[in-house]
Amino acid sequence: MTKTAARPLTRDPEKKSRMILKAARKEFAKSGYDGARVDKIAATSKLSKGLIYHHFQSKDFLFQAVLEQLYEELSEENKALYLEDFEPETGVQRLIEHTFDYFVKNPEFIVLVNTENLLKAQHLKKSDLVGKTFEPLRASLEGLLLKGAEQGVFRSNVNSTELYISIVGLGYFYLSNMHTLGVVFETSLTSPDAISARKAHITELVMGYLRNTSGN
Amino acid sequence: MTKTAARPLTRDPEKKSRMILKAARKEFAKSGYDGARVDKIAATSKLSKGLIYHHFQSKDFLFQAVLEQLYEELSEENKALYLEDFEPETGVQRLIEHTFDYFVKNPEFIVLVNTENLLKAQHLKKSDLVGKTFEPLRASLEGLLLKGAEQGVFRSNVNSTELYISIVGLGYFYLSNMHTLGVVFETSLTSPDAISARKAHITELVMGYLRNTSGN
Amino acid sequence: MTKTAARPLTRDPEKKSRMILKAARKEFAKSGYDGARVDKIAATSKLSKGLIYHHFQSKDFLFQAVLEQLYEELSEENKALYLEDFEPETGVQRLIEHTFDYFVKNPEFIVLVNTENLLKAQHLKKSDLVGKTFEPLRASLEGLLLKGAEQGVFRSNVNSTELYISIVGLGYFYLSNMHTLGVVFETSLTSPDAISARKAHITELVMGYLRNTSGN
Amino acid sequence: MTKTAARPLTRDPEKKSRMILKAARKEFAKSGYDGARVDKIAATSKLSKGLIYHHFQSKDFLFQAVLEQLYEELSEENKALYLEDFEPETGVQRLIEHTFDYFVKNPEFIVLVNTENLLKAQHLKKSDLVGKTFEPLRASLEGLLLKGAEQGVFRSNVNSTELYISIVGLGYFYLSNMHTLGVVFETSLTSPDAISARKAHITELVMGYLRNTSGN
DNA sequence: AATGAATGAGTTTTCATTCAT
DNA sequence: TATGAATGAAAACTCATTCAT
Repeated sequence: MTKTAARPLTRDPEKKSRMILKAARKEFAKSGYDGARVDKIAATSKLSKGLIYHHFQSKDFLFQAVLEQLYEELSEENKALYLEDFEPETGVQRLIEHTFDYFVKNPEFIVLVNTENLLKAQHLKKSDLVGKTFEPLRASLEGLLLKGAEQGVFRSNVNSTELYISIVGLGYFYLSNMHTLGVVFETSLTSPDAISARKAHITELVMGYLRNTSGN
Repeated sequence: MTKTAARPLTRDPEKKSRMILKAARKEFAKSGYDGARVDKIAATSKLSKGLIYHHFQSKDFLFQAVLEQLYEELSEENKALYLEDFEPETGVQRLIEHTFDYFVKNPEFIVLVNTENLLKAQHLKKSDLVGKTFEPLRASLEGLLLKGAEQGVFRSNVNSTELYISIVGLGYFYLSNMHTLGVVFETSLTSPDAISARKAHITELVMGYLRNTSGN
Repeated sequence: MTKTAARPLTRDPEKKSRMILKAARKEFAKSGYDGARVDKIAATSKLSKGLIYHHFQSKDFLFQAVLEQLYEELSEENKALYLEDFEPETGVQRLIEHTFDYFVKNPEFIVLVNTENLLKAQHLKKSDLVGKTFEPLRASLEGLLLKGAEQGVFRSNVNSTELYISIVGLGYFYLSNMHTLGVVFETSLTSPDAISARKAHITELVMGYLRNTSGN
Repeated sequence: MTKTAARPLTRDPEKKSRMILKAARKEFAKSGYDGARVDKIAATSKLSKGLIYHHFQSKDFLFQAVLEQLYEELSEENKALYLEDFEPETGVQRLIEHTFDYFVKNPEFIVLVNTENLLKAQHLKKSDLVGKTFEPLRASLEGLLLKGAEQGVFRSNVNSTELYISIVGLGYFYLSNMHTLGVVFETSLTSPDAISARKAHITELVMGYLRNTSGN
């Protein structure tokens, strides 16, 4: 009978750690790195500031932990796509739609990643946990592109990294820059209809490009 | 020779206002809104903090002025494109390349716009000066798309607003997210070669899509 | 044909001086000495800050000028009472009522005098213009008291200075402390009815005291 | 001997809170609300500015706390008068003298209340702690007035609220306006003799009024 | 006489972090 | 582990006053 397995701890450091992380993600997503307040994170998590520092050492490490969790979740999600099991056209379309949907469902992702880019990825660079997050997906995409070219349904010589960045960027930019774009185009880009239309446009753009075999 | 034309003014409020704006743009671009320091702006411009407040009332209004100047410059630049004077394919390609080049040449633009999006465009919304900045360009693009479709060189029924957002986003996202993408792809995206390759990819993607007339 | 008498000056320093003084009185009355803003005075008077300093040297001297004008006005007002011309009872009642009415009609007086007391009368002490403002009135009151005692309608041996301070204080305190008294008594003391009642009470108190000749 | 009772606490938040309050009262009394400096309060209490804000949130709340303590003390003091136990004349005289003495012994009271009146009682109005501070005393006074009228030693139909305000005001005004009155009467009102004389005058005035039963 | 740009010392307030308990 | 009191350095902003024009 081991100590660790036994009693449901009333002092449960790991649970509290997760609560802090949850509150921190919310606060960093709402206000950016410099705008975020450790006091607010303590208040939201209903835990003390001292405990935050006990578990995470500093605001910087806390933000790093938030990013690590964020990329970890994305990585898990991507694993479940099984792109290899699909035909080229279905597979690529699945990737496009899933990518877009993921951003729509996880709006914090975009804000947090933008925040980290403002900071020149200084936290991500220090992280041992965040590695080639997109590599599996890029590899799968490359497989689909090659198979599609062989089958004559896709143009050939398409750089999979560039294309993957495009697939991500076409959705990410729209969602990330909604607020300013809304002002300079004087239309709301936030309605469900506008978002659906965007998704359709991205799919059409990428698939239309790939299917144009005259590019060979 | 009049008095006003002669003597180099020791008091030149407008010039000082511009100097403040220049220093502010640099500081906001470097550190974001919350990270920016009014003290730093004063030091950089070699003017007193009091004068900054005398001319701009608050950090918020100062940031708003920076954004207004930013969009004004973009607007001026876009005017000089004369897309209407070109054939459809050349015109669209010109737009794609110019847009990408503009972001490369003005890296502050992206950081500042991202910062404003983090703040949900609160400053831009308050601005009377920033209006439909992209409307002229969108209209020109629409003209090119219609003419191209008529001539049979472009597919038809392409939404010009969506396409324009895509043209912007494909470059913007790459440059804006370089730092994190560099980590998760473990390649440098900042080299001149990588940047040229990106520009070529975007052009190919958009033009490839448009030229695929089987989409009709 | 003298210079000074002739043309209606477009540059009219004295008029501007008066405008500054008027705006200053309003601002000091609203916010006290430390709370008052020279900028606000400039804005209200629609004149420049530089001009305020040109005419009044400093915030301190400006406040002193406001106080001098204030006491000058009170002095003028008091002259017009002609207490000596009245019978003792009528005269004293006239003084009581006039004093109270003056405070009601000039609410700025009380706030400004309180402000100066908070500053231990440092401006008034420096002033050459403000002298024995209340002396004529005190002397008149003394005359009435003596005559009244002789006639047997007033008690004798009443100290005119103390009584005068009481006559002033009974109204002044009520009006000056209305706000806090309103809270600790939980009634409004600001209504016209409440103010009339107060005036009646003061009159009754003082006259009732004086008429009680058994005090001799 | 328990742990809590023994050791002299190095961290004693409540004590520090009281020390801040004490220093704040002194500073606000010396300089008024706008003239008071949080820096000075920190220096006087030998505690950090941050701690002041930790305990009191803002300068406004700090001033409110000072006022609450002030009225609380007054309330405690008044409770100890037991006016009900005295005969009408003795009781009223006791009230008059005690009220005057209280102001003489607590000169900060007058300055702080004047300051709050300059601010239109904005802090007191927000306070839940400061209620009908004078109600018990007013009620006791009313009892004495009725009993005195019954016994034929006092005039009848005297409004207890008005009379109480008069009793307070006759002393308060003198002490509050000493500095300006000293200038306009060109006598010192601050000497112990002058103060005794004032107290005697107030007593004579109020008692003389009440005893004049011909007012019925 | 008149303006308002310009300053610098100071003012309230904030906040990441530390530390006693 | 856990709390929240405590700090100090720095943040945004203010304001009486001066000064060039």
